[in-house]
Amino acid sequence: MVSIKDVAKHAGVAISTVSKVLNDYPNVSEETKRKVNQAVQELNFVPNSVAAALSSKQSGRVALLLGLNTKTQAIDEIVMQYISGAINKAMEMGLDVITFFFSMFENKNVEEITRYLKAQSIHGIIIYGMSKEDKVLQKLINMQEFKAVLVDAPLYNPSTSTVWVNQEQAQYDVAKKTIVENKCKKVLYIAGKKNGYVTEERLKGIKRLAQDMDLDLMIKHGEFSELQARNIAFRFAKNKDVVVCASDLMAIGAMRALMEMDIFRPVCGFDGITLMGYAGKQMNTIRQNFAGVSSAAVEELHYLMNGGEGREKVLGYTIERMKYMDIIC
Amino acid sequence: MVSIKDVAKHAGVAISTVSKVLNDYPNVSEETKRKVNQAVQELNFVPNSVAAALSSKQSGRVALLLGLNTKTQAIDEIVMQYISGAINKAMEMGLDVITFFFSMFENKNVEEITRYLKAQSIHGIIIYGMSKEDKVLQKLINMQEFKAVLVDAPLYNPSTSTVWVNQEQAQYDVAKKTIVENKCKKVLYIAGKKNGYVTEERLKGIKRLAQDMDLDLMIKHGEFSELQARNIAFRFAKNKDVVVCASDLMAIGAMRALMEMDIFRPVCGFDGITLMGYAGKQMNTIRQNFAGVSSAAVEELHYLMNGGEGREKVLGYTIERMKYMDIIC
DNA sequence: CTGTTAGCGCCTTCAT
DNA sequence: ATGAAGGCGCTAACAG
Repeated sequence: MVSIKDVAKHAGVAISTVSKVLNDYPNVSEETKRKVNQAVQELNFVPNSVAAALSSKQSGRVALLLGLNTKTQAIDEIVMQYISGAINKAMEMGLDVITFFFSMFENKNVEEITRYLKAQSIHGIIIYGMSKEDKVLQKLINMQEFKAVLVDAPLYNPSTSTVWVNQEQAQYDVAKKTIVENKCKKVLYIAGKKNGYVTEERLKGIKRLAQDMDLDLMIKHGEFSELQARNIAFRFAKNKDVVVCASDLMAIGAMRALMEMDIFRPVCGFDGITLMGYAGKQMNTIRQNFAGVSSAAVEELHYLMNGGEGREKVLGYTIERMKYMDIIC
Repeated sequence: MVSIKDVAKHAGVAISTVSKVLNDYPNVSEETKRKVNQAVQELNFVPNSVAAALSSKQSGRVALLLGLNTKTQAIDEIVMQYISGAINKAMEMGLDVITFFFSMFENKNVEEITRYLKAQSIHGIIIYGMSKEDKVLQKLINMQEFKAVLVDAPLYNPSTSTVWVNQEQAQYDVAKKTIVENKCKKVLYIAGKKNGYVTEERLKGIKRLAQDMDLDLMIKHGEFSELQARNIAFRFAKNKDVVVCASDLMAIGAMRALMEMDIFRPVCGFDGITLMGYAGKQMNTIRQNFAGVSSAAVEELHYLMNGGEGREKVLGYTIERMKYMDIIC
């Protein structure tokens, strides 16, 4: 294995000099820079990131913490987009990423998690799918022992940033579109998981809309479950004239109930998952670019790890009308 | 950060002794073991895996290479199960895992990939979804620079193992069940991707069945695409009396075509994905335990990294009858 | 059975 | 602007 030592010898300079040009330190003449880079080329040198991590206290090792339910295929799609978006971007930026699931830390306290992460020389973390109930993670954030980026959770401090789309506005927009198109008044809103950050933001959105349009709004919690949404629709959709759901999966559940009851109500979803193609009905939904969000999160983490201050980053979204797929009906 | 040095001091022994008990070396008295372990407890010591990786040439850093199409939600489910199965098991066994996608290595040659992996102190890799066309990866395997486990690809050598379910037999069994139940004779078989290892094994299975039962067998390649399977079914299903598909997704495509043509033919799938619940019809399929396969792969890699010889591991599967879900029809 | 010592590959003061 | 030297935390001979 070719090491920095070989490069140094080959270029006729000291090891430390090589290290300096590798890490873009100042005070290196253009001439030596050139020599070193050439040696790197010729020897096909690839710096050993493990050694770098051990030596420096500010390495590029990053953890992905995934706290998303891996039970539903709809969500798998989202998680995969998060993962691949992050990993691709991280690789591009020369960061090492290690992936974890919340379940691994289930019975551990903050100190244990911190120790574990530190033992891995991890200096930055990206957290997906954190809810208000994840007290341990919140402590982790508050301790600021790591640079962190939260995806879809509105918490930030000097060493923590938040990256998310404006859920409130998105819910407002997609629901409004559906309601205006169909001239509705009585709304059944099937919300997500109680104590979920995203759920609450979306709730705010629909509430604001109800206010603005003077709607009759009924709110039920479907916990992001297709089945629960289905049951809710069974019980309450009949004397409403539109069903607004906080996720596509719940929208599917609601639609099924409506079909079984043999009544028509416009439904709108949220997420823009591929699975919607299987829903069998036309509906509006919010398309989020999950890979893009994840990629932005990595950039944000990089920014933090280089001395940036925690902040909030809001990304865009688009409203999409799913095509009518009556093939399966 | 508490290091091995602190533990040594606290326990009143040498650093190397601590290292020995940590790594289960022989020749350590029970007494000192006890002392060291106690010190570890009291100090909440967590060994730094990065330092270990740097120091030893046989560390526990492992790479997951994912070569699966991440475009279809059905496959996301499978990939997620692979990933979480592997990561969970790896954590349990004290291995560090780094996740990669084939796409990252697209325009790299074997040497570059090898260098990159080595620079990461990676000594073992698990490869998912490799096909016959992935020449570079095959070279990587043949060079035996890394201990490797291939999932669903029948290649092995002294430092490479294969873990997979018996695809040939599974295809045979599920097709037979469907055919016997419905007393069929003329079979339309929609195969997967050309040059895919799994595809070929399944093909062998259906061919053997055709032989054994004296069936009239037509084979078409659907490339694991729902749309292509749909088109194939449109063209050829009419004068067959059963459609056997090499994946659930294709089975859905075929079923849609049948419905649109308003004819009934029994269909059988392969994989056991959750999405089948949305298919709208009853069908037989093969349920594979992807997380289990992945977990087994990690164990196998561990075995290899500890001096084991490459071998083939065949896992089980079950035939499953998807429930009738006419809700959406 | 235990301790001493020399690295692993790189980063980072501190002199020069 | 450059180089020498001392670690980072751990492993692995080698003595004792």
